Amino acid sequence: MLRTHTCGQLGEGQIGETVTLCGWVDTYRDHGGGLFVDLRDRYGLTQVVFNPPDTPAEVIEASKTLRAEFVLQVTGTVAARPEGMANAKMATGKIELRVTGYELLNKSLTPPVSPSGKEEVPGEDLRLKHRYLDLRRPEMQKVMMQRASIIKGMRDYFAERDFIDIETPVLGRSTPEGARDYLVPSRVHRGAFYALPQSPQLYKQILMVAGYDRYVQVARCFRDEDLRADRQPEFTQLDVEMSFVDQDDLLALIDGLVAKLAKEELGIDVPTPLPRMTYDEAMERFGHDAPDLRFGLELIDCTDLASEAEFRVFSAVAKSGGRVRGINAKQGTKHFSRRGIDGLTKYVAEYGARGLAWFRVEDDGKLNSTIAKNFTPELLEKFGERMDAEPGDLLLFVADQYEVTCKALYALRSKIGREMELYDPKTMNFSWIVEFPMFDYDDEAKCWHAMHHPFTAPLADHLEMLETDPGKCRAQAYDLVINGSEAGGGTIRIHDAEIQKKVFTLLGIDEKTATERFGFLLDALQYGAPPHGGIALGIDRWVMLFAKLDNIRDCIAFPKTQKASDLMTEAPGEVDTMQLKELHIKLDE
RNA sequence: GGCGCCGUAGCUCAAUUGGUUAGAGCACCGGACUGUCGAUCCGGAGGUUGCGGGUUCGAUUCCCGUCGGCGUCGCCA
Repeated sequence: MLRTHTCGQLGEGQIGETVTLCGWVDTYRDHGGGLFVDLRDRYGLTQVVFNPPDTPAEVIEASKTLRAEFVLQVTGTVAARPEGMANAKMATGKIELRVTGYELLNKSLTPPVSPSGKEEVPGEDLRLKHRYLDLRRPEMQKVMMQRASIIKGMRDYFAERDFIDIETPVLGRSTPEGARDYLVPSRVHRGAFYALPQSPQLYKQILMVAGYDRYVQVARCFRDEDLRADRQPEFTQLDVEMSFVDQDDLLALIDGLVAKLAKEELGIDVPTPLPRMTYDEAMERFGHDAPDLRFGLELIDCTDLASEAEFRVFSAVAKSGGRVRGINAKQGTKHFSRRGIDGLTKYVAEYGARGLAWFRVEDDGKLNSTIAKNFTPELLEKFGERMDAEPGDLLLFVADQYEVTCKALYALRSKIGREMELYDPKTMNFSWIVEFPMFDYDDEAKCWHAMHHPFTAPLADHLEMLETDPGKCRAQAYDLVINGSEAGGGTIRIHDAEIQKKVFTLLGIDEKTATERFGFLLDALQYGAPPHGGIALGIDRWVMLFAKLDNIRDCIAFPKTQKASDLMTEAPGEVDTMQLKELHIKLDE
């Protein structure tokens, strides 16, 4: 070992000891007669002092060439700092290392991204290009360590409960369900391609058939879709599958994990079982299947009242099967000026809303707006009652098809909640959304799609609806929601060939297609498949939420940019024509 | 693919309605200094204003295109 201690380790207990530290020059302070260096490693900072009489003159002389991010091995004596010189801001601030000699292990160019807190954090493109410097920043190291701790906490939790960690292939076959696949051309099989897994879904079900009744894996997954602040093309799931369990067993298992990690990582007690809400209720009350439950501002239906209004925008929508729903921004008139409301109107337009109807609640309790003349006073009063209107409130309505009111009002609710600071961003909220629809209808293709995946089991008492009313059929599917983010999701799977056949029929997948796409799973299910189900947790998002970060890149060591490139390695890159030839690939142009 | 924001010194930013030689802090280089801790003081160097085109007597500023970063819609079973 080149060192005896780390830079975060020394304290008054080691005073008088001769020690050797290794680390990077965080800052240096040259005083002519001597100099001070704050030496950094991932454990902390220690002040090392090159001063007479402890440090020989020639060592002091040499130390004057030290610069930021040089790598040093320093040996010296741990000493208490002189009277009044302790630094309360440093964990090691009561002591210092009086250097007797040092070895320059390496030099550094002037860093474009400064790992010390001395310069402001540069733009993200530079941070990604010089990721080795960015990752050297204590803030980033803290997140990486927290990520490791969360993953270890998960692994321990499942290991303690007899789960077996089994790896599944990264090179698999493409199944046209779901997201766009990343493809890998086969050299051996001309014209054939592997696909990188969107999740180990089919393998883990096969493992259940194989009798490994408790499976867990930290699995890398790939989806070739456009990126977002909380979405990367490759991401990590904590993948779990169990046999001989029902939905309650699965949820209780994850409840325990949430409680454990919330306690260990954040020091908070999360009561279990976590609250559960059905999908239908979430859509009705919040307009979204992953509502942020840290604040209210719920959606309130006024379709019945709207149908009575002279106001054509309301009545026409109400009478043609649409919905008129609103939210009450409590005391929002102070926060949103007329101009601010115009801004909100533009905002909901991005989500397909054709307009935003609004009322201010005046001091006398009456609703006032440019559109108020289209309503009788009696009707306005009814709206006020329904919306729980009080003086100072701002009522906002969207009239449109149900889906549009959901999207627009969900977005509006999130924006207003954030801007009016209706919740403390530090608080954590965990909950389950359950009973997702089995299918949604594709208007363009005029067919049903599996909402989760085609092996999802319907609720036991919804079996008949597979034939009578697929749109109402609900699934044994559940999502874990943390602070309005989908942090995990899973289902109980179909293990009955008859039900599976019905689902395929409904999805328009004939026997031939089913065999082509996932014949191996259907085969396996015929050889004694146990009842089984599972869940996958988005580890990157967990870390993002636990670390209070606002984007997922900051909790991934080497993330991709919005255009899915790696600025450090410059991946993806072009390849040699020879490589393409071997893969039987010709490019256009 | 659509919409929006951004791009000026190594880094973070500034620059009047479009007007002289594009500035500041930090970093860097040289010097001074025996206790600092974002050390301080003195001096210096550092620019294809992302790139290409246009408007103009004159463009960092206005317009078009393009590249890149971010956010978002579509997309993401």
